[in-house]
Parts: sequence; C-alpha cells; structure tokens
Amino acid sequence: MLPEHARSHNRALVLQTLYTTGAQSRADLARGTGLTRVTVSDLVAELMAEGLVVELGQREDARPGKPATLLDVDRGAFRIVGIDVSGHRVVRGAVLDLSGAILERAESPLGGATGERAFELVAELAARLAALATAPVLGVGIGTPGVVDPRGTVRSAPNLGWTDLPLQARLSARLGLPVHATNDANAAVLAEHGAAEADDLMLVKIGHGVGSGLIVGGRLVTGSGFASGEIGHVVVGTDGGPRCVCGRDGCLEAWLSVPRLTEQLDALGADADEAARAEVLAEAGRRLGIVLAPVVGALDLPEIVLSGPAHLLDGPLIDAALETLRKRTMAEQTRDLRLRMTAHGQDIVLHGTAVMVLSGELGVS
Amino acid sequence: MLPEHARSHNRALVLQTLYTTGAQSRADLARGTGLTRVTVSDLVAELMAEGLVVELGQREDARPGKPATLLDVDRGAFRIVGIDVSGHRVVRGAVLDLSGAILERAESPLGGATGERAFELVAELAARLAALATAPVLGVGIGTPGVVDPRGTVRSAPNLGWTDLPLQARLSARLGLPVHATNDANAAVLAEHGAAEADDLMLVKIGHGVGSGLIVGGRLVTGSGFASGEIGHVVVGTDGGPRCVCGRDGCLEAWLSVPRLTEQLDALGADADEAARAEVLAEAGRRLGIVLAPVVGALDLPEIVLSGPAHLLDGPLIDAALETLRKRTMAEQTRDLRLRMTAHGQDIVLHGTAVMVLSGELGVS
DNA sequence: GAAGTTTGTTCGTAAGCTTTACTAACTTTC
DNA sequence: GAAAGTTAGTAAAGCTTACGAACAAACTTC
Repeated sequence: MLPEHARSHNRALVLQTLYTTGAQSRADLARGTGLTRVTVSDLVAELMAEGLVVELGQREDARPGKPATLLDVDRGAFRIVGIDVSGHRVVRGAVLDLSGAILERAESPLGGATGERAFELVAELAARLAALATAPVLGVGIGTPGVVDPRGTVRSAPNLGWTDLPLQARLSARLGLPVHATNDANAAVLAEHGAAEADDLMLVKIGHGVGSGLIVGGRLVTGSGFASGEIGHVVVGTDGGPRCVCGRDGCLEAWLSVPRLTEQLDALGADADEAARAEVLAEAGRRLGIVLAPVVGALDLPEIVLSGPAHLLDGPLIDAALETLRKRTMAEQTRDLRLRMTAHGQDIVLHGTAVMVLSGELGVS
Repeated sequence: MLPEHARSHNRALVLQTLYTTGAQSRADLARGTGLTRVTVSDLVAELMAEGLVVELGQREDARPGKPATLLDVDRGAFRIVGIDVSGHRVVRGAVLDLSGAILERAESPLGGATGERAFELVAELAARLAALATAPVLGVGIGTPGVVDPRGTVRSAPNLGWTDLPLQARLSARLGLPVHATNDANAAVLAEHGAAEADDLMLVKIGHGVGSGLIVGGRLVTGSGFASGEIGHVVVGTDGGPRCVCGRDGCLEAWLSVPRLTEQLDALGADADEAARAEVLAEAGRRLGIVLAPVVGALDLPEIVLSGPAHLLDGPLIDAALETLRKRTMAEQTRDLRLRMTAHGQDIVLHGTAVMVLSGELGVS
C-alpha cells in the first residue's frame, strides 16, 4: 500500500460522493468525505483536468458567506459501450452516458453462430457502437452467459461454444479500449445494486435458463470456480419433477425456465381459465421459493430481485415464491424480505455492464 | 484515507506475512510484501518496540552475502482469552497464545442461568482467565449463540435470555481489555478459515441446534440483520418431516440436531443392528445435503466443514450428505467439493475467538 | 457600515515510502 | 589467499500526499 494508493482511493471517494449525491461544492465534499477542503480542492482540480468533473456556477440560494461553486460529475463527458450476449437469438448493444442512460442502441442477430464467429459478431457490434459515440469512450462492458473469470476470460459458455476464450483481452487489444467482461447474471445484479440501498442482494435471472447473481457485504460474489449463481440445475424438493435437459428430474430450470412455462401455459389451450394459468405460475413460484429458502437463511438476505418476462413472473409466480419463502424460513429473517421485479426491464444486463465499467475505470458505482 | 492508514495497512501486512510464513529475514519480508527493505526495516523496528516481533539470530545455512537476521512473531508475548458460551450446560473458557494454542482452561456451569446472571458468569470467567495469563492479554474473544451485531451487542439470544445486551462494551469496560464478540458459528468458521486455504468456506455447527457460519471472498458474512447462517429452521424437502420446536414440520434442526439423532438411535434399542443405525444417520445426512445444495450452487462453495459430535456426524451422515449434494447440483461445481469434519474438535469456538482477537487487534488472521 | 459566516486558496509542515548509496559479512572464483 | 560477486541491513535525500493555519473574497445580518 503506497501513498498513491491512498490518493486514488480518496480520488474515487470524492468522485463517488459527487456521483451519488449530485451537485455540491468543494466544502460540501470535504464534509461528506471527511477530507479537508484543501485536499478536496486538489483532487477536484485533478478530476476537472481529466474532464470528469465540471463547475456548474455559483449556488443560487441566499446564505451567509462566500457563495459556493457547485461541482458535478460531467455525465456527458464520456460514453460507455455495453454488450449483452445473454440473448438467445441476438446480441444487444448500447452506448450509454456516465449516468447509465442509453443513448444509442444496436443489435446483431446471432443466427446460431458459435465459437470464433460469435466472437466476431460481438467485436463488430462493439466497434460499431464505439464509432457511434459522440464523446470519448470510457470503456466497454460485456455480459455473457457462462463462467467468466476475473480477467474476463470465458472459461466455459456451452451455448456460444466458448471455452477459455480471453474475451476481455482480445477485445481490448482489438478496440484499443478498456474492456470488462462478466457473467450476465452478475452484470444484472450490479445494475440492480446501483439503485438498491442494501449491501446484500440476490438477482434471479429467468430466461431460456435460470441463473443468479449475488452481492454480499456490498461485493459481488464470484465463487471459488467463478461459477457463483448457478442455481438453474439445483434439484428442487424431494418429489421428483419434470425431466431437465441435464438429464435429472426436478432441476429449478425444468420448473421455471421461460420455454418451460410458456409450453405449460400453451398446453392449457388459448381458452384456459385464469385460475388454471395462475396455478401453473404459482407452482413455479413455489419451486423458486423452495430453492431460495436455504440461501436466504444462510446469507440473511434482505432482498431478492427477479429479472425476466414480467407477464410470466410478475403476479402469481412472485407472490407464491414469497409466500413459500416465508413459510420455509425463520419469521424474523423473512419478515422484512422483499421480493420484486427489476425496474430495468430488458436492459438490465446493459445497465449492469455500465456499472461494471464505471466501477472498474473510475471506482464509482 | 490518510497516510497513516496506509502505514497501518503495511504494518499489518508485514505482521501477517511473518505470522503465516514463519521465521524469515527483513529482506524476505520485503520480497514477500512488495515493500522495500527500508520500509520493512522501519516497520519491523516499530513491531519489535511493541514486543510483537523478535529477532531469532542469524540464519544458519551457507549462502553468499551477509547472513540474514531471522525474525518471527513472538507468539508467547501476549495472551488471548477466549470464551465459548455456545454450550448448553457450561461456559467454557481458555487462555491462548498468539499461535492459537490453548495454555489454560476453565469453565463455569451455566446451571440454567439467563439474563444478567448469565452475563455475570461470563464476566467472572473472563476475569479469572485474564488473571491466569502469564503475559499481557491482547484481548478477549467471545462466541455466543444468537444474533450479534458488529459492535458486539447481542441483539437476541433466546436460550440465554439476552436481548440487546451490549456484551462487548460492558465486558470491555469491566475488564479494561479489548473485547470482541460474535456468533458462535461465525467464530467457528473463523477458526476453520485460519487453517483453510480457500477464500470461500461454510461451517455447519451441529449441536443442540443447527447453525452455520460463512466466509465468502475471504470475508465473514454477517447478513443484513446480522443473522447469517441461520439454516436450522429452514424447511427441508417437500415431504413433511418431524415436528420442530418452532412449530413447523421438517426444519433442518428437526432432522439433524444432536438430541434428535440421539433420540432416534436410542429408539432403535441398544442391540440394534449397525445397518439400521447407519440408515438413521444417512437420512439425516441426505436432509443436510438437500438444504446445502442451493447454497453451494449459488455461492460456488468449494468446501463445507462440519462441527459437532464425530460419532454421529463422521460416517454415514457425512457420506450421505456429500452424495446428496453431488446428485442435486451441477457436476462441474461439486466435483471438487470437499465435505469434512473440523480438526478443531470441541475447541473450535475457542480457537475462533482467538482468530477474531488476532484479526481485530493486529490485523492478522 | 461593521461584524459574522462561508468558501476556496496559499503556504508551510508532518508522515510515509522510495531511490540511491553505503557498510558489513558472507561465498565463489581464479 | 586475494579479488570479485552477492546479500542484508541502514542512512540520507527526495517525492508524494494530506493536513493545519492563515487569508482573501464574497456574501448576510444587525
């Protein structure tokens, strides 16, 4: 630990405070961070020289003393390119500003591409988006299915045919930009964490498969083999269940994946009564609750967020899941448990990649 | 972040390296920590002045250059007092040295004491042990059942009748020593982590009740309500189960607690055949595996350690638990999963309190 | 208009780590 | 057996970083 590490820590602290609290003066920052006004002034000068922070002019309200000069993060000064490879049919991308707002969108049909061809599609989309940016690009974030190590190498992503693909390194060399890659569910939980107040959070991503991302103690859980969140192929309950693609009976994914739910609802017929449809969804919700109960108990989780098609998840499914969780854990722990849909909708992974880049490049989240 | 924070970080880094790697020279420390020899010399001088580090004399082996002066943590320079309140009938305590070895023991029968009387017993035992110490006491560590917040206030410990008891603050004022308090299962996992190589670890403590402690990313999981590890009252499976004291059917504790297992084995009669006894234990192990599977999947845990009576746990129970875990999670995750008994035996909480004091007072673990 | 308040800067200082340079003490080599 | 090479530890000087004290600027309040 060198003095310059302390410096960069303080720099990130100032930037973080400014980012989350919004426009304020150097003196406000000093009070907020615990540093002195002198130090804050120095750090702000550095941040202004880099174009990250701008002066907004004097504070308007009438107070004694010299009027304060308001500062803020220049949220338009840089762009972030985000890529979401978690879709089954398309690779989605976007240009975002530093506030995480999506400015431009682009996508490429995957068309069943795997291996090197899939990588090419991702690289081309990223380059196309970087060219669209009307401000310097801070970095590129990628959320991909599969097991991704901290260096951004995709250890294994069966659907894309990727094995030990150094996604981050190769893309960074090709684009000449900082690149950050992580698992799609991890990206999603980062997106949710950006807004959430809690330091412990689980995000369950339900799509073609079922995965999850976890934040514990304010930090993303990566797992010893970088394979955290893999709850899709955990067997639910002790009474069997539908056959899963992995060959076992009663995996969570066999109960809960979008194709499975859609198939079950379709089997009811178009004129099925609402109660029958609700029961299908409630049963899936109960299964989710059964799997989550031990995790909630062990981690004392205060909040779980679901991501996926709202017309399937938001309703009987989520209600049944919460009820099951309450029934199967200690009351004190789950009394205040929140289980809700994400507010990010389909863009959750894209927003998460932006959080990743902000955190990796600026120390801000 | 001030320069002196960097200093104390580096100080702890040097001490940690010396503590875990053992006797070595200043130059070795410099290589090991990445600091320069000058800085290491300075920090070592400070640590020697405090009596924490001593010179052992010159290195014996024949090498070119000036012979190195070996240093080591003076593991006898201080004592740690550890108290384990997790026992059902007695409060156990010990005096330990800095290596975690137990030098003296003492215990007090609890005799059903609760509330203020139970606190008195703990305080008296701690004072008695502190008086037994033949070197300055670095601090006092306490492991207690219940929910304990980071300040060492017992939010709730029903068995002891404690509610919002500021255990750490009151004991510290009374003894004039630094005190650290935590949940007994958390203390246990800290003890296990001291020896384990992994940064992710779960410890399941099976006694009168069932609890657990978790280390994720090298850090103890406290939980949003400081109630992490409470898996004893998570319902197992979807086929009912024995009635639990909490009123529900099929809680893990109702399957797995020591009283329950003992009762079941006793019911078989003294001349029961070995296979019948093994089946009782295996069924309990399967139930444990069912509850742990989602946790292992979500956290990608590499290792789970059991603490409790070896004659019950070590054998059919642990084998069945591992087999169930493998059957109910993805093969890639649990192929290398280790499930084993702790090597600390009955002293696991005492050892854990020592780790807590070492970590809290010296930044060493 | 004088007094008080708040902001932001200038200047000097203390802490902490580094680089450079040195001495001490050993082994290896010729 | 002397010179050369290597390693450990220390001393001095310098750089970075943050702080405190003091001050000017600009406002409100009385």
